[in-house]
Amino acid sequence: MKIMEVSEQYEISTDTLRYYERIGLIPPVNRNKSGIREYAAIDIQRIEFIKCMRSAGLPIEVLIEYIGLVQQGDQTIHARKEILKEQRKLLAARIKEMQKTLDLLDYKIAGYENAVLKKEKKSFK
Amino acid sequence: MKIMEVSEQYEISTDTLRYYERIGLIPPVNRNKSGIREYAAIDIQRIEFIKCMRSAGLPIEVLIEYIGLVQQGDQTIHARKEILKEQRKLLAARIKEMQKTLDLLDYKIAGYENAVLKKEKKSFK
DNA sequence: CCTTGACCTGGAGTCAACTCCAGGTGTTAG
DNA sequence: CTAACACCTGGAGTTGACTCCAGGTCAAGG
Repeated sequence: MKIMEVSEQYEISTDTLRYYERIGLIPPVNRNKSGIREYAAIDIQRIEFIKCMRSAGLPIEVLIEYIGLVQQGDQTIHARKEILKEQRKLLAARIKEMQKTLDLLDYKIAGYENAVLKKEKKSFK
Repeated sequence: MKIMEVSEQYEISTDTLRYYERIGLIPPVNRNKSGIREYAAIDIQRIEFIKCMRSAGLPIEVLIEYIGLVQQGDQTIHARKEILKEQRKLLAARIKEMQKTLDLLDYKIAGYENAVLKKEKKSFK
């Protein structure tokens, strides 16, 4: 798969894909004889993972660290688990915050529905 | 309430509080005779609201627009409701994404627990 | 052969949201 | 009276995560 196809399939710009590779978030993708990236299954897997994590706001730096540990093999399993657990905790907290905000929004929206109703009633008086 | 107290109570830096005022997110706070901000109940209410919305990632620009409409009085109720509904929709979508990521993290963490168990078993062979 | 189009690189630019700073003022404690 | 402090302002700097660009390579079609 060439970079453009990956970009379209996962809705990540080609610039961003190359950027991820530059900063070491994705290990170097293999190239064909003329230097063009050929994304293999393993690269796609990584991209899917990164897309998911990034969409939830996990920082790139943490992901770089995690993926670095993955590359280093089995002796890093414990450290990797700790990173994921930490991020899971932070993410759960953020979701809770957002849920609270969602509730407040619903409350306010309901208030406005009400205000509109009252206004309409008044105009019928 | 002076700026420092507000800052401590709501965990927002004094710089950020002044910044919010500068960009028009908070309407100008009244000052005492020597030019120092004296936050009134209404200001505090606004800050609480903003803190909640910002913690969920609502963009400052949208909040400025919303608060501007609030200042303009009742004829903007419909527009305000629409803004909140739009933001509610976006927020719900983000929460859903994050929930998916949370599930994936749980799945991966469980995988690592497993890996550790296997390793321990092996070492007892 | 030459143009077109997808790809390449390194580096600079952008954006949102702060955060920091220098230089200055007013109030209070010793 | 003066030193320490919390406050003020306008403007510059920072951070994270892209995004854009100039200038160049290469393969394929007309």
